[in-house]
Amino acid sequence: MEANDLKKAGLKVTLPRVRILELLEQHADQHLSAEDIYRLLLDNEEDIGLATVYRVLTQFEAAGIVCRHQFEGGKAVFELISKGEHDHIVCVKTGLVEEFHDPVIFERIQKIAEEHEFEMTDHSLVIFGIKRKSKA
Amino acid sequence: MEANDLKKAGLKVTLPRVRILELLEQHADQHLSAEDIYRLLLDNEEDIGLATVYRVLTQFEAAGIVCRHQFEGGKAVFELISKGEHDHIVCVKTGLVEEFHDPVIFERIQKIAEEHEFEMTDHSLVIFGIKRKSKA
DNA sequence: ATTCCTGCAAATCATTTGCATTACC
DNA sequence: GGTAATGCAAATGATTTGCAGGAAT
Repeated sequence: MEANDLKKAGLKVTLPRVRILELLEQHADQHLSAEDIYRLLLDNEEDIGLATVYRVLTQFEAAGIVCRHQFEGGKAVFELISKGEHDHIVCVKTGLVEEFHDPVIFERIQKIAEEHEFEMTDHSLVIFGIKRKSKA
Repeated sequence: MEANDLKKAGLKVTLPRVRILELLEQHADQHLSAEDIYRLLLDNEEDIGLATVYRVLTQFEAAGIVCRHQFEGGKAVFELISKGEHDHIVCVKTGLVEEFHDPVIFERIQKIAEEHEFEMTDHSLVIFGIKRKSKA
């Protein structure tokens, strides 16, 4: 019951919010843009406006439910935070996104923040490249 | 003589391009947005349109003269590439940007790209945080 | 002279916002 | 029933583009 997640976040349980949360869970392996979500909702016969999708996503971000990435090419993409801390490696040809987590890098990042006298709040690491064809 | 840099990049040596390149060199310690550059040009009595600034910056990026960052908050910022590889740590309160280079991180990044079978072309690492007041 | 470049204004794209209506508790 | 959320359309902000006139080789 994800209605509880919404309540806990101080958000009224409304149809748009529930549907969007469901979609994010169903597509937990992907990184969806506001427009992607809007299209998926339309496909599901849901009559939810694009503006609402943006509003809900922004609220979810503030509530710590999703996190927003900028990657490249205009549109921001979103994913559930519940998946845990990780960074991304994206293919500049296909747009394919894979995830990774490297403790060594994370440790160094903390150290660097420390050295620069920053209270670290967050970080963003994206590796760009071209995925090699797997030699079948 | 930066005119040569332009010629080498296959770009005709024109006043806007020279002026913008000069500005970037004069402000090599900063990260300027297209609008910042436009304003600086106006201050210098140069009559150069904002559209041209965008066009020139895009060409410079394609030519490998500058690199574009997205940091946070709408506008992209640019800096000369000649300064060498480095990443950024930015203060979410003040917008202050500092730079760093960490060989350990870089090495790990290469390794991760390798593990994921990516031909790495680039990476982006930004640490966000709040700069501590230096205790004077 | 020819081709590439520029300035301006209008166009585009992603995202946000005002406001009347509607849905939750 | 009252307040907060939604949908639509219009507004915004950053960046791009079409086109007529101008500069560089």
